[in-house]
Amino acid sequence: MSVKPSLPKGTRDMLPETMLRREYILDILKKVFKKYGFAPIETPAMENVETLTGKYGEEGDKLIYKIRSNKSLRDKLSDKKKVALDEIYDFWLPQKSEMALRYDLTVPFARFVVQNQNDIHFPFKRYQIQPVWRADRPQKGRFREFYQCDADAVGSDSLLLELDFVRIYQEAFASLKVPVQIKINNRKVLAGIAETLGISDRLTDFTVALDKLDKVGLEGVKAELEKKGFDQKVQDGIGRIAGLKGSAKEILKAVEEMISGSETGKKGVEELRFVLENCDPEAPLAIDLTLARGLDYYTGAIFEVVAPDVNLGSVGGGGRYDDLTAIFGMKGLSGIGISFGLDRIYLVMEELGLFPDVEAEGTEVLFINFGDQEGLFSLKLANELRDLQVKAEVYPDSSKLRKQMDFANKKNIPYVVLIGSEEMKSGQFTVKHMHSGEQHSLSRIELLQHFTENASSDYGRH
RNA sequence: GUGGUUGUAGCUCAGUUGGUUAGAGCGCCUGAUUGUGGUUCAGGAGGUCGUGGGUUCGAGACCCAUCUUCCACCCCA
Repeated sequence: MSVKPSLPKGTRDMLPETMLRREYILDILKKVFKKYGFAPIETPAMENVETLTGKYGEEGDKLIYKIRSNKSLRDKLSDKKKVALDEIYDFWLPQKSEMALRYDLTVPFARFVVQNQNDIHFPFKRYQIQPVWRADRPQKGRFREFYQCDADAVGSDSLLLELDFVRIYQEAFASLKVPVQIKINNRKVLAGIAETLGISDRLTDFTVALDKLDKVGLEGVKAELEKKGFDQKVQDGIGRIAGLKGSAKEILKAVEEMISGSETGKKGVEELRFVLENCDPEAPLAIDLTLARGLDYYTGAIFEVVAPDVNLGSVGGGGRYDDLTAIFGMKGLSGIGISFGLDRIYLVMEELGLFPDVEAEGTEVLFINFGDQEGLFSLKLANELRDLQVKAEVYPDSSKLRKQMDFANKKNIPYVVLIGSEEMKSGQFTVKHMHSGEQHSLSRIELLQHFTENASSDYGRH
């Protein structure tokens, strides 16, 4: 009996063409990460649930994919009890959930740092490119399985790292030719504002509402605050922040005055000022006081990258977390990191037509298979070409010529070599150029020369 | 989690107010052409109409449930 093929909601297959494009993006990201001193690591797809829960805020926790244990509690009961239980419940699913799929790469990384602290050197800088899973409802640019490309540094609270990360964003997106805006804010500033308004205990509710400013407008934000029980004073405060205009310098000055009573807030303003003053003046970096970011663990700078030309969520995000490792028992270790959303970057690049031609990466020459002897003979010649870095393959079966030629066409292979019994005897092999239809009879040496000297430059012009 | 939307051949889609045997294009297979492809021509295979119920003499079409697709909200990469 056959099963209708289908995929779990929010997951996708990746075809070769897609993968080649994804690898194009990944190659650029890896190159940039390495250039700034980050080394690769990986962590398991699953973690113990306790590792993940409580780190992502209320909403985030709901989206963590729990893995049900195979061991059902029911199985541990005696038959008599099972019967009794089945009478009460139609179905039985209270398996203990011991593991969960990773929700992001940052929290597993914090766990990794603590657990492997004896084998790494601080400040530790790693990059990590792996899928993460979220039990979200899929929509445009949103999947249940998607790749994050993270770079993080732990073990230093130096603001030089903030500058590095801004530049990494700038450089990576410039290499990809994706126009972006990098938004920056600072949790300390948000905390300072909350402190000034006397609502420090409700920072998250406050920032979540503030974050929606550009979407629902000032009145919308005020309405949400009202609904959540914030008084008029808070709503007025938001109004003042929303009303701030001018250069980054002027905005910072105004905020500084507004929250002058908060030491934390002042520190945040200083940090923001440092980053803005010392980064590349050409960097597409802009201060955005409404930027909040939902993840609970951020404590300092926070970043978000958007592609203004495409109506999609953010393509990147990150920030500083002063004590994420503390929950795993290692205190006083500040970290900072950023993430690139591979799948969204792909969608943006696709929409903007930014992918280079990926065809040229395919096979350069296909050997037609005329039979067992001929196929084996061809394979040896193909191997000689492979040793010379020429992408070559032999059609594995001695199928009809039509089918083999068709295969070459479909895969966009520019050359085929035909070696039948005649050619084997004479040592003169037929090389055919598929686009022009031209064919020549070449000796082994001539053939090797042809593909090492001409083929790559030849290809692409037709 | 809330609201909407979608599902018919491998793919993209037609299918009238419910009415005989569900169609097209592309793709696939075979042949014209036993060792020369793209074009052309002739023929062929392929469908539990997402799934399960229901209404009806009769359902691809109507109703309910469920899964899936896409979109918006929430939130996020």
